[in-house]
Amino acid sequence: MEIPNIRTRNPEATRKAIIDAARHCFAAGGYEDVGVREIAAQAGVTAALINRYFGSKEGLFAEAVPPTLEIGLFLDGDMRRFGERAATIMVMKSGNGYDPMLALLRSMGSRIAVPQLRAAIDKQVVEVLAKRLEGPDRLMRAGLIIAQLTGFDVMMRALSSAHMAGAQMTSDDIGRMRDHLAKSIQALVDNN
Amino acid sequence: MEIPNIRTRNPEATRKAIIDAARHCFAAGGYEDVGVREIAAQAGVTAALINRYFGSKEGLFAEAVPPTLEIGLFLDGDMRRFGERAATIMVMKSGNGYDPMLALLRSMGSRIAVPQLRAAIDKQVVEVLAKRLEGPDRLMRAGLIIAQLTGFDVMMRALSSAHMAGAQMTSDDIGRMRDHLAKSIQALVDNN
DNA sequence: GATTATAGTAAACATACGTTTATTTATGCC
DNA sequence: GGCATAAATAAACGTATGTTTACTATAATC
Repeated sequence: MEIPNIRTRNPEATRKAIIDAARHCFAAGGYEDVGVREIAAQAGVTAALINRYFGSKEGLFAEAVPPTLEIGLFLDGDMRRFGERAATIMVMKSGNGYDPMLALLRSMGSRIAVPQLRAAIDKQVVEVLAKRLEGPDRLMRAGLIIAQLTGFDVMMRALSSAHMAGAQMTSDDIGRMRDHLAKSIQALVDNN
Repeated sequence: MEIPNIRTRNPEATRKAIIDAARHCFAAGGYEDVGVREIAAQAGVTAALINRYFGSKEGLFAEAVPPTLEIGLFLDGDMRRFGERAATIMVMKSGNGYDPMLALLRSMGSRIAVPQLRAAIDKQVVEVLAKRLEGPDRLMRAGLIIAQLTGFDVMMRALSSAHMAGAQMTSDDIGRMRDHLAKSIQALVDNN
């Protein structure tokens, strides 16, 4: 049996550990709210390594968050059932694991991070979704669909509104929430 | 002709000037991104006055932003045309003037500000809207409607996505965007 | 096994932060 | 008009920030 890799002098693993820690932290606190020492501590290294590997805090953010903004999972299937599929994914998202959309929302208050985030969501999310739509105003409608998903994450995860994420929500409630959301999303996909 | 009121020793006016400056700044930068000196400078005072009048930066935020989160304007009329009315308001919002929703979005990355914002949006927005809805799941559907409006502000104002807020958008484009948005919102109001 | 390159740390850096204290300046009252 | 009160400032406080420098320790090379 192999001895697990206790990271010693492994640049690649260190780099990955820093990026993973950054993603976790930026999903919890936003660009300006989390410090490099907090990220470094979570990665088990010193803060100086962030500058060694990524040049700056801004450089780390650019490598950690924007590249993960993507919508591939939502597009895997028939677009006539996009709303149902997207709504299911949205309500199923667990608190565990890194959520790029949450990281975006948390850093919307940073004048440094916003330009990076705008470029990423336009090119990697909206424009990719628009290609799967039919009819007029595809980019605009894609933007509105992403707006809908984004707004759901705002209420559900970033703010965790008591009326959507409260502990009193039953699985029946969640099922009905999914159906309401699906219907509203599909109205933008169908365009009729 | 009267000499304009160069504010000298007017506590009420000073307090108001600080709050106005804070609202403007927090709509542009988020709780952690804007410093008390920036707010004070915009109000034409020294940073120490913020502590004198509001105790702390957190106290100023609590007085400036959460109380302004309200939805009254959207509810003035027949709920069968809520979507149309809300969509019109959303696309018409000008860049000028203070927008409480934008301030909320910009401060979603602050672990200090989020609890205040959650309480305000639940009590002053979602629950107020829910009282005007009919049918089942009123609080939940109200939350989803607010999510939709919120998401629109994320894309349109906080990120200013090129596909929704770009300079190339014609007034015809904006009109069609309003119609798409109205339809998607009304689907949550009608619940059929 | 000594040497060289480099991953990693520790500590200092300069600056910015929110806040507090001491002081100045203007207003209202008798 | 002189005195008390309060508004506003100026400057310092302690701390936290992102970054840089100097140093240590590990791993590979010959």
